[in-house]
Amino acid sequence: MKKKCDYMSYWLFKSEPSDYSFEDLINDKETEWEGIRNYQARNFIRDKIKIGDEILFYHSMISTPHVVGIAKVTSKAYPDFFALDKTHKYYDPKSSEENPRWFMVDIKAVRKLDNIVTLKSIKNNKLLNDMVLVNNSRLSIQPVTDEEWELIINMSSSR
DNA sequence: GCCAACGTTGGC
DNA sequence: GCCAACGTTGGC
Repeated sequence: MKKKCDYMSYWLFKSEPSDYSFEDLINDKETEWEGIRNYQARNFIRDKIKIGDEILFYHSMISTPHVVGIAKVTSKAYPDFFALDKTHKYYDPKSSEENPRWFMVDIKAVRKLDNIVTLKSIKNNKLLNDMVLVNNSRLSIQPVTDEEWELIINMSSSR
């Protein structure tokens, strides 16, 4: 498998399917990825994630956590305006319009994987031992290397 | 529901 | 700047 262009990057985004599933993204076609309230994840969004980057969409907080589909970044980072909304659960009094603390991007669905790739199968694959997913399970937005991407896509299509 | 692994907050 | 206490995430 060949990358579409040399400077694109791969990421993994987590979501609780009861909150927002890959099916929801397919139905919506495109969505705002709001609510990131972790500085490491924020820095990825603000500084690294670019239009055209591709995303492994991961379902967490379920009995069999898994990668379910591929999505793509469709916007540059912009301030997460939910942080300014006092009535919203993502409100953060320390963020302001002049000095936004949190950022978001838009993403769209690309395709569902032929087969899901479970966390268990990822953990069982020695070649994926260094994945952030394996070593820092709490990070909800994380970088994926070219090699990791290719392995997971292969795992999703083999049976 | 439990707990490990991180993050955040605030006193000093 | 350190660290204790608390909060959150997410796998199991």
